[in-house]
Amino acid sequence: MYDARDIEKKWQDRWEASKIFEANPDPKKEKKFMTIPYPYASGPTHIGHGRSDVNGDVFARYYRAKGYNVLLPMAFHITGTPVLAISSSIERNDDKMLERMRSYVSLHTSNKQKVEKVVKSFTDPWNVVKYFSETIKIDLKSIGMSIDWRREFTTGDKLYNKFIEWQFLKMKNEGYIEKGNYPILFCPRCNNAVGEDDIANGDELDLNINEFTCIKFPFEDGFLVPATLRPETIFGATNLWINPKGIYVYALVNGEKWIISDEATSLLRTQGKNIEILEKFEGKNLIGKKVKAIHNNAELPILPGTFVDTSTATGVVYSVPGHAPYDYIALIDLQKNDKLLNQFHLSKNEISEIQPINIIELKEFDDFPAKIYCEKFEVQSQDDKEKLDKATVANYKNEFYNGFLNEKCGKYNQKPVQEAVKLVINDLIQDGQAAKIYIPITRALKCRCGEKIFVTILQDQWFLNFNAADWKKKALECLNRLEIIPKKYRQNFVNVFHWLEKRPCARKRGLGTKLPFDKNWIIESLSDSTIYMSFYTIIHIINRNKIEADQLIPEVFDFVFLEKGDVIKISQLSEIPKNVLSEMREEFSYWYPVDHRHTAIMHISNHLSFYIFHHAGIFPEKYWPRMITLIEPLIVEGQKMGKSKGNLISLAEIREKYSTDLFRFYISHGADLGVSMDWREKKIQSVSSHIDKFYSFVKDNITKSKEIDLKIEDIESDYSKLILSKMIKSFMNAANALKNFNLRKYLQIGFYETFNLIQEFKKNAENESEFIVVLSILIPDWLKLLSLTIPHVCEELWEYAGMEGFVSNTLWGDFNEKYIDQDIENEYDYISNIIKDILNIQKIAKTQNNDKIFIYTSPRWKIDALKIIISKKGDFDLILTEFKKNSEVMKNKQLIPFIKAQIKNRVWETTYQDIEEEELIKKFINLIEKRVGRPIVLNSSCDPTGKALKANPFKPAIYIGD
RNA sequence: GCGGGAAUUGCCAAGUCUGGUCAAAGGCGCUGGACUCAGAAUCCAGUCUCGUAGGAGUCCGGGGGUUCAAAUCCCCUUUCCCGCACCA
Repeated sequence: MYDARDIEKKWQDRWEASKIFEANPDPKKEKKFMTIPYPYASGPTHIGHGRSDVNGDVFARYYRAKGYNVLLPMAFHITGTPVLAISSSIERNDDKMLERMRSYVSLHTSNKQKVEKVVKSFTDPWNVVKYFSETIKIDLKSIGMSIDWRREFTTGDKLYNKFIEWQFLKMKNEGYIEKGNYPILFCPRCNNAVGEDDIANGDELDLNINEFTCIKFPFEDGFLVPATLRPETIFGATNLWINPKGIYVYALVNGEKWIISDEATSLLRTQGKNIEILEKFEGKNLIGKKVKAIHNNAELPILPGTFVDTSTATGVVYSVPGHAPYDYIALIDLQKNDKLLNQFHLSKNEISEIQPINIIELKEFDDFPAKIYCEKFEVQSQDDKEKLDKATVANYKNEFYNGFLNEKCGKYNQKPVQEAVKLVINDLIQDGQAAKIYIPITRALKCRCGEKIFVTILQDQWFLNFNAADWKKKALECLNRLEIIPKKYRQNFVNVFHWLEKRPCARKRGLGTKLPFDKNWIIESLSDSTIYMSFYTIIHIINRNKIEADQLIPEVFDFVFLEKGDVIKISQLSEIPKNVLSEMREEFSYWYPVDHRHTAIMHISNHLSFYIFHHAGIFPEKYWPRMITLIEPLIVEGQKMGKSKGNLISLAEIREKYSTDLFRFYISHGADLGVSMDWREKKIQSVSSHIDKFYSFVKDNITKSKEIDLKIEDIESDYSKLILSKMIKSFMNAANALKNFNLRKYLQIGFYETFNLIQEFKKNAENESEFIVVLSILIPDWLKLLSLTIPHVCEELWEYAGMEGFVSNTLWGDFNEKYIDQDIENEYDYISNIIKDILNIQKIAKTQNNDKIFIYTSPRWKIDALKIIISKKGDFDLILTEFKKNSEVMKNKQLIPFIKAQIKNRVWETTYQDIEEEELIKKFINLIEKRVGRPIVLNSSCDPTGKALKANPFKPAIYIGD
């Protein structure tokens, strides 16, 4: 056993003191710029982050071991609302948030008073940021990350703001940014846009917004205005529905006279419409009157519909009984209901003449879809809300994805419904026959402040337009050159790129950087994190030279990143010394582009895509990213990890509960990149004992080797040479697995396979001194190999073995490749196969205790024949022709069956081993006897069952008997 | 729905790109043995079916195809997982 905590602290401190992970440009060395996304500083990091962090660190250490100059930097993300949400919740003493923050802070201190003090300080957002960035840094150091911390920053720093301002000015100049209207959720009391964090139960509710089209049916001197999600069905409208008991109004809406429900007026007001209510009245007053259709001259009656909800949209519905189950059933209800007809003085004849109109062609539907779906879901009346909702969804889905409008729809004839919806909306709005309103999908959304949330329309929202100019083309080109591992994710990127259209890139509140050309806006959190890797290359120079934010004028970044402008002029403008500007430019051009970015697949459709777009849009090709590796998410005991589930494991706990090397090993070996990792407590415990064993085994052998005065050159036994050869080969295989970033395979071979091999060898080794010497050759390479994953243990053993410097800083070299001896390995494989066969026979056949084992090697003629078969690559005719040259051989009756059998086995494809079988068996006879526990008799004339005849080359015959 | 991914022998999981060396790595579990008073741990052996001779048969979600040869390539199908925009 060893004390992990001590060892880890010791080496982490030494690494820091010796600055071995601080990377500086070195023109003589090839560079690798490796990045992992920076963590969000609103809470502690957990093992999910830990997986990508450790992966990234292992890759960085791998690059170092291969001789690259490696930069692995880290910073903190604080942009947006989460930090503000923490502060405001603490401010108003929100119990849940207080509890959460207490538990977070308790991870790093057990002093309750201190916890309370820290949590109280969170009323200031910057204290939140400061606290979490500091503790996350502690956590990252504690898991052995080989980070150059000189380059740390937060996205709220003034210096960073200047950098992002430059980025957005640049994007604006390129034409990637534009203004437009945008509907968002809004809280009138907070007078703010609201997101998931601000909404009660926001994480569980559907926060999407529905876009309704209000259609203006001419009525009297104004319009009766129903709202719909399906404006394409306007061609199938037969009547309108009004709730007779509802309160409706005549109102001037932006100067036009509309009839809508009373409740709808406040909704329209919030969406920027100017409303003046002229008169309120009950819905029943409208019943029986008629509106004019908008697509032809038909007159549509206004009928009573109790299902109409005046608080939804405009409180007016137009009826499409052919395609809407609600409308269909309401029509049937009315036609049957004489009482109701009488009550509203409606003509029974007229109403019963109303027929659904079919406007959508649907395969295999010979009746109105609304009718079919009503029957399918057994709808009885318009009050069967539950069934009607289901029928409506099913009906709509089918029509939307499979339907085509028919000849009744004029110029939209034969258009797929999916397409027609957009066309109809655009045309109606263009012609002034409709307007849009927006309504949250979830009704009665409440802000955390208690106020009801509604949708408002931002008139001047800033968007990134991914379709602007040739931006997308460039991004696709960048993607084309980019290596994506595992490959299976590439298609995903391609599809996302095509799907990306516009993205709002600024918000009204939150931490971050103000839009340089419109200071009312703050750049949104994903948009300010796309090219930040370039900032790592210069931030330490900015800090070291005490450059102020004001000095970071756009010209500075143009010069550093884009090689534009005159250094003397820029130096004068910015008051940054010329040599500092040049240093920044040189450092940037040394490290850029990012060679390797590693993160989780969930970022493909947002961050990683923006990462590529923004690089492609801003930087010249030579600075475009080179490679992305991806991991699937981490789950805990088969369950998603989450705050609400209470199964979140933070990195701070790792340090206490397990050990860093154990964590690093387990998380690296637990799953391949493209597979989700299941964290299992039981498993991690068994890995723990494996590492302990490894440590003691290596340490013991180092101790022993110090007492033995023998040189590797003095090694004599073939078995020792075999050990060396096999182990070195395994090292190389393990190292090869890393070339493809296959961590699991690397550890499977580099740790388990080698460890098993070495233990088997130890058991069978004849000469212990030789074994120890062999190990002393192997151990340094083994430590180098494993130091990527378990660096602390390896450093400790490295030091114990008396090696120079840090193993973390040592090149791999060729792992003593010169000791690989294929001949010895072939011989050993041959003997192993014989032993395996004997054991197999012993298992099946009931042999006696006093049995001997007879081995018969292949007769000479078979070996000769085999050579011919192999030389002719199994072509039967050619082989026979060859044999016919020698009539003696052809007399052998066993020849043809032998040839056929060998052809069937495709022997020419297996490596032909040039082995003298009898000699070899003699040489290893002791080993064989030891393993099978019986005496061996080789090529004896005693052969009671005629086995000797069956001996084949490299497959000697075996007989067990006495 | 759109887009992406996955399905392997009790469970987890390699292998699939690049077809043959694949009854198919490794781990867990289980069975037997060693050690032990006993348990834990550790070590050894076995773990699709059949087999008193190193073998044979069947098998990689289901169905079809290509090939001398398919877990691997092609087509169809079923089931499951993930992403879908102002949320970091």
